[in-house]
Amino acid sequence: MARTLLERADAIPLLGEAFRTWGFEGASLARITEKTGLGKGSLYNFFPGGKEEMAEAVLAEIDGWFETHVFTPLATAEPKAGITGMLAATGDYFRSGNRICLVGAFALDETRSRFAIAINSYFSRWINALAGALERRGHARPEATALAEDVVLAIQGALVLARATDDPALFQRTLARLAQRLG
Amino acid sequence: MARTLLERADAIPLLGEAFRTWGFEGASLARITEKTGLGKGSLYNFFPGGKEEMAEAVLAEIDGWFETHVFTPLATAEPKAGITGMLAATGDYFRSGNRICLVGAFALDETRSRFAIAINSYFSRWINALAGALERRGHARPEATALAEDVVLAIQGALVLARATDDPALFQRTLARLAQRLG
DNA sequence: GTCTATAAAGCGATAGAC
DNA sequence: GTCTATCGCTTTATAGAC
Repeated sequence: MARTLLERADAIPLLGEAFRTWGFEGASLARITEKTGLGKGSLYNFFPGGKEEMAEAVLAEIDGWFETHVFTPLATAEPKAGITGMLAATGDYFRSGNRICLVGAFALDETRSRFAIAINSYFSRWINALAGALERRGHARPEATALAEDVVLAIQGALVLARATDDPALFQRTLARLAQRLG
Repeated sequence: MARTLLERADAIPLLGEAFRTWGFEGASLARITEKTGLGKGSLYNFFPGGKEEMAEAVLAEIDGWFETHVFTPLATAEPKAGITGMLAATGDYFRSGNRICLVGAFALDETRSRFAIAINSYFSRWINALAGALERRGHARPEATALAEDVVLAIQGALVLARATDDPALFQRTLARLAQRLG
């Protein structure tokens, strides 16, 4: 069934890379074409809504990945395993600190207004899923929520600092510290 | 001596607002003109190097502000006062969570390559100044460095999450938690 | 389904009048 | 020092050939 060189689904991770590299505004169709190998014809065939639809598809795929590998395990697995799995999945997804969080990046400037619901939902569900697991581990409600917030923001902050100081190891150190704190 | 409606120095905070709102790529000269009230003639008179020089001026001003209000107090004041002052200054500067960190935002995409030295220096000096104060408070070297990293990344992460979830109070809660942790 | 050509608008930057 | 007009280029998006 592979009628095209690249299926729509195959293009989405490459689109994500383009947006991560250049930001939403900076990711021009020329750069997207270069990164994906898809001409404008193919791109508009797959994503009639243009750049905005491409970014929506990327955010939806990210959301799905975290739903599968992070949020659902946190909600359904044994809490300790869910939390350990979250840290491992997070380390993998962000390439041990070599990859930024696109959702966080989109949140910082006016790009946020285009995707506000997806952005808010991603972080809210992450924090809530983690807080739930912490409650099931015996933390009282307010402390569980506070700790969950603290963990998710530490991951985001570590990604910012790792990139800013060109030191991916800072992200890995942070994950290790979080593992201790949650252990 | 106020020969122009707006001096170069007065324009810089407005330029910072424009870059914070739209990002470096998204901040077009049209939007910058709108935000500052300065026409292209005045902008290129003040900043012959164009947008890049405008952003450099903004980063330099941010750097100077933190040098004065955060890094120097951390290095020279009594450690406890320096740390308390840092948290208060940080809360003020980031408007209690209503303002993002432009340096962190620039770090995330390819904008970083234009300003890599300024970005790296800002965060490195912040972490080092804080680690120094913590050492003088009695923390052993490695723990002081780890804690300083943890605090600065928590501030960055809180700014990302506060904006992503449209909840500035999250930033304020984080500062309060850091105050306890450092108290 | 993918290509090239093209449209219309916007971009950063410059020139020259005032 | 600030304005308007304009340059040359890039942008997103579309149209039409294949």
